[in-house]
Amino acid sequence: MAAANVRDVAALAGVSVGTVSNVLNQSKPVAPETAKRVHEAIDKLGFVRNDAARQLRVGQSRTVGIMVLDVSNPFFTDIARSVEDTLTQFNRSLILGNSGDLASRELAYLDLFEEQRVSGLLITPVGNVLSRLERLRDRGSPVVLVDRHDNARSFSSVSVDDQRGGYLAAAHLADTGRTNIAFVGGTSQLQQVAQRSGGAQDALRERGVAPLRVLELDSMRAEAGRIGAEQLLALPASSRPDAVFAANDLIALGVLRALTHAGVRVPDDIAIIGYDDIYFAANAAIPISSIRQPAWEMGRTATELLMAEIEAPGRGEYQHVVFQPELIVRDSTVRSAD
Amino acid sequence: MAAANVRDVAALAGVSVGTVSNVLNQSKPVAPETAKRVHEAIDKLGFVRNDAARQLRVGQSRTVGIMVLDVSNPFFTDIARSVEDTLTQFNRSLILGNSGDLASRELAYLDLFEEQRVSGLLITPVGNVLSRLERLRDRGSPVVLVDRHDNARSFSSVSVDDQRGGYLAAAHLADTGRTNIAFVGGTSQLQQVAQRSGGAQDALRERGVAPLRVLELDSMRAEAGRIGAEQLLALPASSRPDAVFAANDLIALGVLRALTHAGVRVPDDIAIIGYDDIYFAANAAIPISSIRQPAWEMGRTATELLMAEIEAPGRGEYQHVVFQPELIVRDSTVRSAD
DNA sequence: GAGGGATAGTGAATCGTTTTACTGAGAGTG
DNA sequence: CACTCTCAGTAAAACGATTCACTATCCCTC
Repeated sequence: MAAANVRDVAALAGVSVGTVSNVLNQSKPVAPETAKRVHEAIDKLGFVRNDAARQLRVGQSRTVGIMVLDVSNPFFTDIARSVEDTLTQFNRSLILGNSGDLASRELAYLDLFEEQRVSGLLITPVGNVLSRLERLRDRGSPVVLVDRHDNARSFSSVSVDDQRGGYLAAAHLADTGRTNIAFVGGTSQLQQVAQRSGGAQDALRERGVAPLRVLELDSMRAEAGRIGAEQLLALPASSRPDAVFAANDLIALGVLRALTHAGVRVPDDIAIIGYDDIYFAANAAIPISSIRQPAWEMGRTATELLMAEIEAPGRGEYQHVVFQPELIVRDSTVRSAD
Repeated sequence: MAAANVRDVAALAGVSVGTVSNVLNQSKPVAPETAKRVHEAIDKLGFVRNDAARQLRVGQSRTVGIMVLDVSNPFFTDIARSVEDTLTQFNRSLILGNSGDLASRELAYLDLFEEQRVSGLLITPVGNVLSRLERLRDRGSPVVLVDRHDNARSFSSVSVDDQRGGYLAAAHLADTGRTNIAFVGGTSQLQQVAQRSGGAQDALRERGVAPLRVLELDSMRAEAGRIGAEQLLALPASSRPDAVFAANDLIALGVLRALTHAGVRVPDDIAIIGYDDIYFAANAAIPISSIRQPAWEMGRTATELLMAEIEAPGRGEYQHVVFQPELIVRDSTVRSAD
């Protein structure tokens, strides 16, 4: 009844446990005839390797951890799928953690990853966890930051130039005649948010347009967009903005829904531009202009950087790949001549 | 340099390793004064429990596996988040696998879960894996089927009455005057797909409407919807359907996009109804009618069933919870008087 | 004051792999 | 022929936690 172990397999195949291990891991040559007997024994007993024992001996697991800000945001699931795809080429598997923007959850997952001795970690950090990540790295689990540039330069990172992305968004709004622009986003604690609004401010300053009115909310989900939109609608008509730059597309969708629900015409009364260029924003009630980020390439590149560190550890040389964002114009900012 | 282990902690605290373990797991009472010394030693050494060793000894991990059909489908990420939420109450964590509709990936993940000796598994199966699941169960990892009814009655399951859901969708289309209805879905190998189209056929037969024209595609994503729509558009005008029932909302979105792109008016020329009621379908260019499934409750219930089996194993009594779907009518099927 | 509980703590055995140092048996070489 | 070299395979020692059978106090009770 108890699950078979290597000893049982060895006994049935008439070899030693060491030989079974060699067959399993191809670590040393085994005569074809012997290997065949071992495989037959494995099949007969339904043997499945106990990964805990293996890990204990080897000191490291074969899984990589990834921690994302929000699994319900398609941008992050795209990254995760890309990572998963790339990892299968390296014959490793992925365990996904969802911090949901919460520092407490992030810490709980870091504990888990550390206890599991993951072979590496991809993370978009929320809280102040750099020292935790350094410990992880020093103990043999390399870390690569995703969608976040490492200023301290003690980790490799893959990011998008968020400053530039913010600049592109605001420049587009200003250049199409908008003069009173609101930024609706999550907390500026998030580097991405701070940089996007910062880049936008730059664009407006250059153009002599009034600075952004910044609405900070406590989440990056559609619901936050609804709340933000309602705050804007509560303003006196005279100071109501004529454009909204949302920190991501989910927020943009929430804003769009709340505004149209209140009878505001988009883009005529208020233009909306989002960030991430997710499929659903492109297919929203009014297709939303957005700043595209190359999720697929980011996932692949991050995984490759991580695997390089895993396979050749202790180099202490960290790479920083920065992708360029791209402005995608749709109906939500410009009356279409379509 | 090497990471500290219980022995180091014990030495520093001046106690035995057994006591350290008791502090860690609260398995036996420890004097407060002693516990304090142990905790100090843990902090000083930065000790983190090696989960592999723990698991090896205990024979089971504290993580639960979940295997979903498609992480980029919000319906499944909603379920996953709900499961994650519920599990934290039980102090366990979640490892998420994405089969992406592919039987080969599903098998690879099952291998992983089995090697890891997960304490339980939630799965929406793709391929023919029931015997694998039975083995998993017999070896101490209970399995609960999600979004799929177990006909063999050898697992607990949480599902939605897909037959009824299909019935509701088709009945709605027929009752609003549609007479030539196409079903655009993934492979009928998927139980959900087969039952949804089956239920729809029932509704049409009852009403004396022509049977569904079924388009089977190889995926359940938006791209499949686009392909399906193009096949419909290629039909002679005389036999072109006046309504589409999509197997899920992602497909419905793809269909909607392709149809409007081709100049077809929705719902005037062709009505569209989806399935799942995801947020993005409700906020699509034309808000899409859909069949709502209670993702959050499904995740919670499935987790509770699983935990019951984990905590009181070997009962051999399996429960089958079936939720009722709900028709949500939006603009894509009925001209709105709004 | 002997017996009987509690209460804290000990230390060796154990889980199932991988790995390392060895052992033989043939084969090739000077 | 003595020797080194491969090639296959063996047996035992790790890895680091948990647990189980004990021991040592201390306190209470009859």
